[in-house]
Amino acid sequence: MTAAPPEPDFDRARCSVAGTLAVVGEKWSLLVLREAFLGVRRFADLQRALGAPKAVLTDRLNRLVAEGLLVRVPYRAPGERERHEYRLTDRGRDLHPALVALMQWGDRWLAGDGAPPLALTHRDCGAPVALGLRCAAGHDVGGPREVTATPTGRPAETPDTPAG
Amino acid sequence: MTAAPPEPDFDRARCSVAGTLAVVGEKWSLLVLREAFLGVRRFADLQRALGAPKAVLTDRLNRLVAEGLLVRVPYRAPGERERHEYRLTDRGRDLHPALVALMQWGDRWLAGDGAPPLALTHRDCGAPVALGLRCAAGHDVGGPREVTATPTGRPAETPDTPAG
DNA sequence: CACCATGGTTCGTCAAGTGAACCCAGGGTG
DNA sequence: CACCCTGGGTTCACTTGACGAACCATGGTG
Repeated sequence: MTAAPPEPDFDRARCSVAGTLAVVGEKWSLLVLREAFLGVRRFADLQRALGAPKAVLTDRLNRLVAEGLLVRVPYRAPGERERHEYRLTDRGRDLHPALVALMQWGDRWLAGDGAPPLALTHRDCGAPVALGLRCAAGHDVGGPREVTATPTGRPAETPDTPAG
Repeated sequence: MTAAPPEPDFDRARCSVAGTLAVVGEKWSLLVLREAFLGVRRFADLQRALGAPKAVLTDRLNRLVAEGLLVRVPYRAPGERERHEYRLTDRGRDLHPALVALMQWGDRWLAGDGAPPLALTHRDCGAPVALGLRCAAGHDVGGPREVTATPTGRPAETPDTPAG
C-alpha cells in the first residue's frame, strides 16, 4: 500500500530540492506526472505511453496519490464497469513549471537539430511559452549568477557566482 | 569508468522530459548540480554536503562530466598537491531553472509553516526571485491549463486542460 | 457461458544504491 | 627517513529497487 512514505535520506534542511526529489525523484514519477499534464488518466494508457513495468507504475501511482499529487477518481463509461482514473490535484499541478523546465533543457540540449517533440503555446494568444526567472521588482533575471542564495536566518556568506 | 552512457530506456520521442531525466534523473545527480550552483566544487565537500556514498558520487560526477554538464578542472592550493574540482558548464548551468522550480515546489508544499531553507534574491536589486511561465507576446501564463501542448508537425488534437 | 479488457498482484532475476574497508599520491612533522 | 594526514577515489558484500512475464479478479459482450 505504500502507506507510510519512507524517511527521505536526502537532507531536507539544506534546500527544498531534496525534499521535492524525495517525493517525485523516483524513476517514472515525473514521467507519470508529465502524462497527467498531457491528459492521460487511466492506468492502461499510462502504461502504454510510458512503457514502465506495471508493478512500478502501480507503486508510483499509489505513492503520488499518498503524497496528494494525484487523486484516484472513480468513473463509469457507458456500458462498462466502474473504473478509476488518476487526476492531478493542485499540489500536483504546481509541479508544472518543473516539468516545463526539464523539457526546455531537453529541447535545448538534446534535440540536436530538429524541432522539439512538443511545443507549448499560450492558449489565449498562440505564442510560444517559456519559463523565466523574474524578481519581485519585475526584472528579468538572466541566469544563476544574478541570483543570490541565502540560507534562511543567516546573513549571505559567499552565496553564488559558481563556475567563474 | 562509465565511458559509454547507457541507452535511455525512456522514450525520448514523446517529450524532452524523458531525455533530460535520462541525463540527470538518477539518484543524486540533481543534488550534485544543486551543490554546484551553491558553489561546492570539490569531491570531499560534495560528499559531506550530500551524504551520498562515495562510489555513487564518483559515478554521478563521471556521468555529469561525460554528459558535459560539469568539467573537471585541475587546481593547486598553496602547499598542497594538484587536485581537481568540478565546475558547471553552460550546459549544466542551464539546468538552473529546473532546480529552482523543484525548490519552489518544495518551499510551497513541504516547508509546512516556517520559512524556506534557502531564499533566492536578485543580485542587482535584492528582491526575491520566482520562476514563471510567460509567452512570447509577454503575457504571464497562469498555469498548465493556459498552455497548449502540440506534438511537433501535427495539428493540436485535444492537447491539454487536464484535471477538470 | 466462454471471452475479453482493465487494473492490478506475484514472482524470479538482474541492476542500482549503500556503507565499510581499503588504497594511493603527495605533503607535512619529528 | 619513517610516519601520519587528507583528498579522491576503488572494491566488496549486502540490501533495495526495477524489470518482464505470468497470473488473477471484476464486469460487460457475443
